[in-house]
Amino acid sequence: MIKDFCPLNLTMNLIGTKWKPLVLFHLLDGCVRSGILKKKVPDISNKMFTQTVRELEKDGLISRKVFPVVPPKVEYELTDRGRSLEQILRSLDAWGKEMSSD
Amino acid sequence: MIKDFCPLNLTMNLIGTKWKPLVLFHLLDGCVRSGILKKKVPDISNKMFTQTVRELEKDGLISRKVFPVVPPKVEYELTDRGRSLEQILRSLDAWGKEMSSD
DNA sequence: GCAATAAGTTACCTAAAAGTTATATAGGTT
DNA sequence: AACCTATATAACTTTTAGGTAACTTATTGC
Repeated sequence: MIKDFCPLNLTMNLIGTKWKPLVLFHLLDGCVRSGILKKKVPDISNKMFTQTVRELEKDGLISRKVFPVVPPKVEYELTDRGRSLEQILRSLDAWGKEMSSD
Repeated sequence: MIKDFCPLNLTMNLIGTKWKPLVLFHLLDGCVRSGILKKKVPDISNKMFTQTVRELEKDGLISRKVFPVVPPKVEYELTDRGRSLEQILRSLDAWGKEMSSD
């Protein structure tokens, strides 16, 4: 009865961190180059950015495309699974907007 | 242009932790006694539970009702602001359910 | 032949999050 | 009079998150 497992746990394990929703949100616009994406996320450090996109990739929420050029060129894009979060991400953003107007 | 502030940041500051969405989710059913609520959240420690509900209360997402009896009796309930997260919380849960079936 | 470039990686360190254990409370039940 | 109860709080430790700075690469442009 009590302590029943709820799928929300799974969701939180996948995207329940400070940075992941922000990175995903900024990918909603489409394919973005690494450096651009990083700059869109306020105050994320080099290390956390890399770590975050690596985990999102591992979990199949984004894809990473590497171009074998110098200097390096890398692009990130939402996968289908990642895109399935669109409505939720936009709702979270909209909710924050409401809060700030109250 | 870049590093533009997005309201999602606000949202993440309010509920972007491991436990907060889970606590809020289990309050969707209505007013719940402290001990019951705690047991509904899998594996949350005593300390994190207290800390989490304190912050949610401070941010006006839940209310705390204390009954002056011994042993203590405390009930938690969503505020209007907390209830405004219902659709999002249910979406997050539903998303986790989809993931586990793939 | 030297600097600048984009996208990292590595090593090191600090700060924040979280867990663990012990303790308080005061009335009712044994 | 000792014990149980529910809801915490406090002190302490461990774990994880996060930050900083230095380094790598190979080509282009000076």
